[in-house]
This record gives sequence, structure tokens and C-alpha cells, in this order.
Amino acid sequence: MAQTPPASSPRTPEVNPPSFGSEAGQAVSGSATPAFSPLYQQIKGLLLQSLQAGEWKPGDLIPSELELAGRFRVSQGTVRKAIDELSADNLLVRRQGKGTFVATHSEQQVQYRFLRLEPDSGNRDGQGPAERQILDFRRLRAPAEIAHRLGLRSGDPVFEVRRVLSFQGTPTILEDLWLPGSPFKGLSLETLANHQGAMYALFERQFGVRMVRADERLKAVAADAESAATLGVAASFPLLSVERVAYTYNDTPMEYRRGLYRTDKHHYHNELS
Amino acid sequence: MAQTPPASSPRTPEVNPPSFGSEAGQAVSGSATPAFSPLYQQIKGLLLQSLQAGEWKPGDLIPSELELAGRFRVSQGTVRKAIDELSADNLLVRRQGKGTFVATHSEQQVQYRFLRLEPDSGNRDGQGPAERQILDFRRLRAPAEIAHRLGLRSGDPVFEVRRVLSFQGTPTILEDLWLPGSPFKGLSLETLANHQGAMYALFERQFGVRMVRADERLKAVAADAESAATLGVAASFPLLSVERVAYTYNDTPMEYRRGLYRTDKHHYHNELS
DNA sequence: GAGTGGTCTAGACCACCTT
DNA sequence: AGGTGGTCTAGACCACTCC
Repeated sequence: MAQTPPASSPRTPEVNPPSFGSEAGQAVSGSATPAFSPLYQQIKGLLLQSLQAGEWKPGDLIPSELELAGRFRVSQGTVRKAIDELSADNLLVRRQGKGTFVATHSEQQVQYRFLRLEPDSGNRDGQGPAERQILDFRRLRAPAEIAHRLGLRSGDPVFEVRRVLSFQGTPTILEDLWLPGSPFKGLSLETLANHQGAMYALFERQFGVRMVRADERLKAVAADAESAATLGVAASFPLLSVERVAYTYNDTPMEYRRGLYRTDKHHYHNELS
Repeated sequence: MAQTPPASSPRTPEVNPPSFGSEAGQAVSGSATPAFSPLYQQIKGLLLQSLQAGEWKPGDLIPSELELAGRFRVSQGTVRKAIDELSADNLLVRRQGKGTFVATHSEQQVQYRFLRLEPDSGNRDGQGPAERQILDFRRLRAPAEIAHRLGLRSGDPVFEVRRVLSFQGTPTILEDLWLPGSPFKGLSLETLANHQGAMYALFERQFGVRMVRADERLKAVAADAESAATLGVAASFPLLSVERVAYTYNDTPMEYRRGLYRTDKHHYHNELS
């Protein structure tokens, strides 16, 4: 920055100085709400904007810390702290010597980041990849509850997908999912059926929609006749019901999903801390 | 530190210098394994030792960053980074202007940090505190599976507790839990029955055992006759089975727990990211 | 060797809490 | 006023990757 060594001389960064006035040292923080936001949070916000705007896409290399520091007229340390947090939130991934990249669901290592079902014995790799089968695909007008979960209005167009995931030939997960029509315009059965790998990777590549976090609600339920038949279990077999709302940047809901998991040979794993 | 401004002169901190030799600049990182560990990680390790050793107990104020920096002969920034990570792991809690404290389960705000069951409508506060009832308490020799989960040997003494948690008068959780005998020596039915609040708070206060993280495995199961009767549901009612191993510092297992949750009016909430 | 992220330092100042 | 954590800077050097 344009600043002489021995302290003093307040910064005048590009980012809007939050609490201290634009010039003349630090204001006594007026009268109303504090509303103080540190510089690195502002930088974080700016980086988030670029991510939301699609300026940098999943997998992309973003500018170096030094370049960003220059662009925002702050020190490298401040940019680092902003990136640290975005990286902790799984929005960015640092790679020493190479740079910082936009996180993606397309990497082998995080293929099933949101799928918490694991075989009771052995690890996930041991059972091979999941076999996917689309049972149904349609475009419809959102019923009240679906609309509510997706932050839409009743009647807004949505896509509905029903599919089964099998492990080693055993149908294990039956799920319905709903996607808002606009962001996924052009989604087709063919696209879904031809795609290999995690569904969220497809969403990124084809629609630029990156799922960032999700909320799940779990319950134990008895299988209804249809579900039981699809999953190959007896009627009223206990199943794990997993209801998920997945969000993209900005906490915008982008998917509502209802799954029924067989848990006789698998379990839902969760780490508490 | 004793160090003149313009660079050079390698540090000679109290902590064992990891990869670069004790003197004469930076070694070319010999031949064998990298084994490089940054200073702040070493500091983190030292702080962890103090926590494990019980030098600072849950709720205690630990020395200030500046004092720790002096003690370890490193800069404040390095101590900060170590504390940052311990704080992110919920082992320490920073409070601006006051200091850094050892995290505890005894605070109101985190009373149910490990209990993910929530009412379907309304929040947790709306339903009032859980009513606890101890059904059984005994001291026994660990069967093979319990011993295995707790990292003990079959036949080692353990405590077994069976209890019910009710919300607004409705029995909702039935759980059995096992604790290793040695760390919990002196545990009695009276202690358990008289205690108000989260069980993990009791463990901290009475036994100095702090639960730091836990692994849970969830399944949907059908209620057996006894569980159904206790929880007031029909036989083979679907219940959420929650199996938990809780760990203290150092990843030492300190509790094995098997719970059966009614999920007709509650759900298990999980956030994915 | 150049470029990137990663570590470490030293010092200034701010925000918050206590006395 | 003095102490604590929180932010920000500037600069040095290290580890890693690629050319």
C-alpha cells in the first residue's frame, strides 16, 4: 500500500471503510449500531460476490493472494485471512505452490461429500461406485410444500426426479428430488441418465449451480408398499428418511430432496464436535 | 524475542526446532521423511498437553497470548494461530477483552451440543428442558463388544447406565451407556440421579473428563417389545437408533452409548458442508 | 528461477472488558 | 488506565510446483 513505515496515516482502501471515517484517524464510532466489519470480512464478501456472479467457476484458479491484495489495496495478510475462511467453508481450496481454486464436487476425493451413508463393514471404496437408475423425470408446477422448501411460490415450475441408488446390486436408496425450473432450464432425462458421477458435479458443469451446504432432517419411518417393493424389503420395514435442502452461495435453496435409506447393511455416519 | 530487526539470525525457541537445524540457517531438509511441523503446530501440541494433563480445567482462564508467547519464546502471532485452531476445534473459547478459556459443557448455550434431536415445529427452547430418569445403574465386567468400543479388554470394569429422556412428558429417548471404570471411579446412582443438566457437564465437574468429539452411527430399526413399552409406542414402531462413541482429548474413547429415538414428533438435525 | 501458498516475526492500533 | 483478544501491515524466509 501507499503508506510510510512508521505507523500513523490511516488506510484508504478500495473497500468501503466500515466504522472509522474515510479520513482523519478513527472516528469514535458514532452513536447508532456498531456495524463494524473488519476489512478481511469485506474482502471475503467481495470474493463471495465474484463466486456468486460466476466470475470464477468451480475448479478455476483464482488470482494469487498478492494480486488480490493489490487489487483491493490491502495487505496480503488480510487477503489470506479472507481466503482462510472461505477455504474453511469449503468454498475455496488452497494448493501450495499452485494457487487457490474454486471448490468443486467434480473431484474424485469429494465425490460423495454430502452422502453420509456408509457400509457397516469396510469403507466406501470397498463397495465400488453406486449404480444409479432414474425412475422418473418430469416438469411440473410446484405444490405448496415443495415451493416453500425451495423459496418459490406455489405453481412455479420445478423439475422432479425419482431415482434409485444401488450398492453391489442391492437397491439401497430411493429418493425424490425437486429443482427450481429457472436455474436448471434445459434439464432433461437424457442429461440425467447419461451422466456418470455425483449429481452435484453435473449441476456445476451444466448449470453453474454449486451446492455449498445442506440441511438434513432424519427420521425413522416404516416403508410404504411402493417404496418397499422398489427397495426389495418387506412392507413396513424400517427405513431412514432423509430430507435435505441444499443451498448454493448466498443461502439460496436450490434442491429439495427426500430419501429413504435401507440401513440394514449400511449406516448414516455423523461426526459431532 | 532476542532478534535484531533486519532478518537473518535463526530463532532458537524452547520448542524443538523441527526440520531446520538448531543453528546456521535452514538445512536442506536432510534425506529421510519430511517430518516438518510448523511452530504453531508444536505450540498447539503443548497447549493440548496442558489440557490433557488437567493443568487448566474446563471453564478456566488460560494465560494470555502474550504470556504464552513469552513462555514458548515465539511471537504472539504464532500463539494466536495455535489458539485459533484449538478454538475452531471447540477446545478453547476466546472472549475479547477477557481472555481465552477452556471450553466446557456446563454453559447454558452449549448444554446440548451433542444432542441433535429437535422438535419438528418450534425450537428446542420451546419444549422446555428434558426430563431425565435413570432406569438402571450398575457396575459390571465389559462384554467383548463394549470393551472393543471403549478400547478396553473384555472383562475390564465398566459402568452401565440406562435412562429415559422425556420432552413435555413424552418419553422420547431411551438410551444405554457404558463408561470405563477407572476414569469414572466413584460414580454412583445418587450422583447421576441428583444431577441437573447435561450429563457431560457432570463428567467434567466430578471426574475431569471432557468430551471433545463423538462419532455417531444412525440406523432405522423396529422397536422391540421392551423399548416400545418404555417409550409408549406400539411394538415394531420405527425408531432411530443412534450409536455413539464419545472421545476426550487425545482421541481416547470415554463413552459408548446406544440410543433409541422416537422421531414421530422430532427429527435428527444435521448440517452438511 | 519464478511464482504460489505457508510460516513467522514485530509492531501499531482497535474493540472490548475490568478496575 | 491497563489488560485482553482482534485487525492490519510489512517484510523475511520456507515449502512446493512448474518451466
